[in-house]
Amino acid sequence: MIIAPITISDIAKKSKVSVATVSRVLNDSDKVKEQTKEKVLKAINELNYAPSDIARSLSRNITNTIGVVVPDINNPFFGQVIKGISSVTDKNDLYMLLCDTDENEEKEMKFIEMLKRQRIRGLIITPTADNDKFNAKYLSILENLNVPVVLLDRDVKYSKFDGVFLDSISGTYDAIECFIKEGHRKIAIISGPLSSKPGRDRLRGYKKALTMNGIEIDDRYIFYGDFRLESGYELSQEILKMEDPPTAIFVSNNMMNLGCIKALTEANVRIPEDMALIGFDEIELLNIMNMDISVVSRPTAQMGEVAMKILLDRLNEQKIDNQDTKRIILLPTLILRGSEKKEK
Amino acid sequence: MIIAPITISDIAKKSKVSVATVSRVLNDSDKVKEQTKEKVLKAINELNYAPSDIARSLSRNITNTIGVVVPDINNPFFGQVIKGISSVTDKNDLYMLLCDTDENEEKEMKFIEMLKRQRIRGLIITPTADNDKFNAKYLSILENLNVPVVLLDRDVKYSKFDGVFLDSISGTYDAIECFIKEGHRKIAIISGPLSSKPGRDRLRGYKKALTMNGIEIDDRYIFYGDFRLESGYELSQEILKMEDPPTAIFVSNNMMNLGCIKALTEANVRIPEDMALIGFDEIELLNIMNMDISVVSRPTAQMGEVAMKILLDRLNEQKIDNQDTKRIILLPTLILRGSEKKEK
DNA sequence: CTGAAAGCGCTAACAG
DNA sequence: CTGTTAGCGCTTTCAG
Repeated sequence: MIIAPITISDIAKKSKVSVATVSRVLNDSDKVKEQTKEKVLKAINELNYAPSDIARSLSRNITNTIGVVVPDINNPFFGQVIKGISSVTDKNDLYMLLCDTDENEEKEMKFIEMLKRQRIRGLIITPTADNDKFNAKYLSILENLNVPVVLLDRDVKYSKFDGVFLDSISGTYDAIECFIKEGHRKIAIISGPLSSKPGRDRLRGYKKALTMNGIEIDDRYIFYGDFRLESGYELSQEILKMEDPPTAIFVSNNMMNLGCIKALTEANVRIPEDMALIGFDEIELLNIMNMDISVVSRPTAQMGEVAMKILLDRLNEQKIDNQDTKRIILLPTLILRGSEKKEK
Repeated sequence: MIIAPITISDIAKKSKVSVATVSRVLNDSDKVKEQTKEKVLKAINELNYAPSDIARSLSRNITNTIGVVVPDINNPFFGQVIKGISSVTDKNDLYMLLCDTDENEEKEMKFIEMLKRQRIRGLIITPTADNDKFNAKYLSILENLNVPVVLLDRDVKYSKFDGVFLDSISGTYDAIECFIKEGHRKIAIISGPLSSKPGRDRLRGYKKALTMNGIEIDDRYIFYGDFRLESGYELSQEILKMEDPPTAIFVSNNMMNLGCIKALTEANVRIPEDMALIGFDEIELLNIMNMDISVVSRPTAQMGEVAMKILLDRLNEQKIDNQDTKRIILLPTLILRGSEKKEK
């Protein structure tokens, strides 16, 4: 069901001017006599004409779309991020080509190739792979795009792309220090996988806080999860079984935090009377349910917004070489709701 | 930072053939001698060439993007829907231009105009406005797109677009009938606004189930909310204060359901011992937290998938006129977890 | 099998 | 102020 859309020359014909003039009123560039302008506008209206962005893109040799690649659109974090990105694109006549990689690296690379063919002007991406191994192929695909790339939340080893990240270290540091100030000494952490930077950083923040406060690091209190709910659940059960259990737990992300809460609830362990708790990332539903859990909270939508603003700056830059990589590191906020308290 | 991307003629030059031949190997149309084909492929590889979809679109006079317009990407429902849509576009070399209207009708119309300029091939949309008043302007904008439109979850009055909807009536009917079979007679409903079709339909299902089972409709048990958490919360408090309270409550959507649970929890009303409960729409977090609440569950991702498949069919259709509107109405599933029980 | 050439719809000099 | 014209990068006849 293809209906030939009407074109600029239809308008030219109908209003008895040249296509150049129509183009001029379309872009209100140069001066066009008010009278002819009206004629043209009238024709446009009557024929219900809308200029083709794709013809325009080809002619100007520049598009107005940007690519956004996320690992899982169902993760509330990315939902918010996209909202933040939209808030900027909307105001700048830019479109968003959205790709959901399902945390699948192959899919991701395919998407990037597709986006290249679409001649996107720039890319905001949260790479699926976030580990130490240097991925030359991946890097070259990204570089071959030849457009500005802004990394979001996850880094790409050895790349010099711009990026917006979160200071996981300081967030965790603050949380642990808060525990300490409350009087806790035996503090456990359910860490993320060390293959991911957020995982590593959160553990680093934990250790740093203990050390800086003169508390010895006790490896028995360090547990390694995989950011999924189940691991938070199982590790918490292990913690509860310890012979010298901690009095406080820090959980490195929202899903594991839910798992932890589930385990504590099932075991009738009260928070914070029997076990203090702080988690990384807000869990909106808990607040709704009146469960007061303290968290390290990230400015999610803001991360998307900032990423898009950086990209926008790049798009407006004149010079080709971007020696100065822009890497913004946002700070999380520690939100205390009482779950960090220590029984007096 | 614009770098002139390399073009088909660069490849032609390098491999010493005409652009036509390059185009042929790109689309493996016609026959190309194996030898020349290899030459071309080699050049493509060496120069890292990716054909421009936008030039191709202009030339073929057809794009490979579809528009997706949703009212709120942060609503888990739409996150799932988009996932469902992607699952189909991914396999068909189609791109998704995503727009989030924030439930703002003006924004929505602007997006549609923008999508028209982008020459999208088709549109999947959940309209912001879903009320009885006939909106001529809106309808004409949508029709002026001149591409197939598939409505998702919300209808547009007097339009003959394809669509994927959910049978709210039967879903609610089943839930209420389930209450009745459990022995409940005094059943309340927290309805959505009657200005929305889902709101109306769910109330209709409620009334129908009572009537069909010989139970008189008691207006005191019908409460009108607005689908937001707060209204569920407040109305539930009202219900608890009634002198002859119901023994069961049906809540018309997930957010109000949360509000209701919050109110019941705060008032120490046990579910289902003191009050039975069934809600519309799954709330994943509740399951995680071991709160067994029965719900009418929608096949969310499937709705997106089906919508996209309908659209795909339209794109592949030959004939211009689509007299036969395709309107698919999916059935929800009643998932029982015990909260519907009646105290013996 | 392959090349030349005419568009696709629009922009952007260049004249006038 | 306005019209003519040459592309933008690719596809697609039409010849050969």
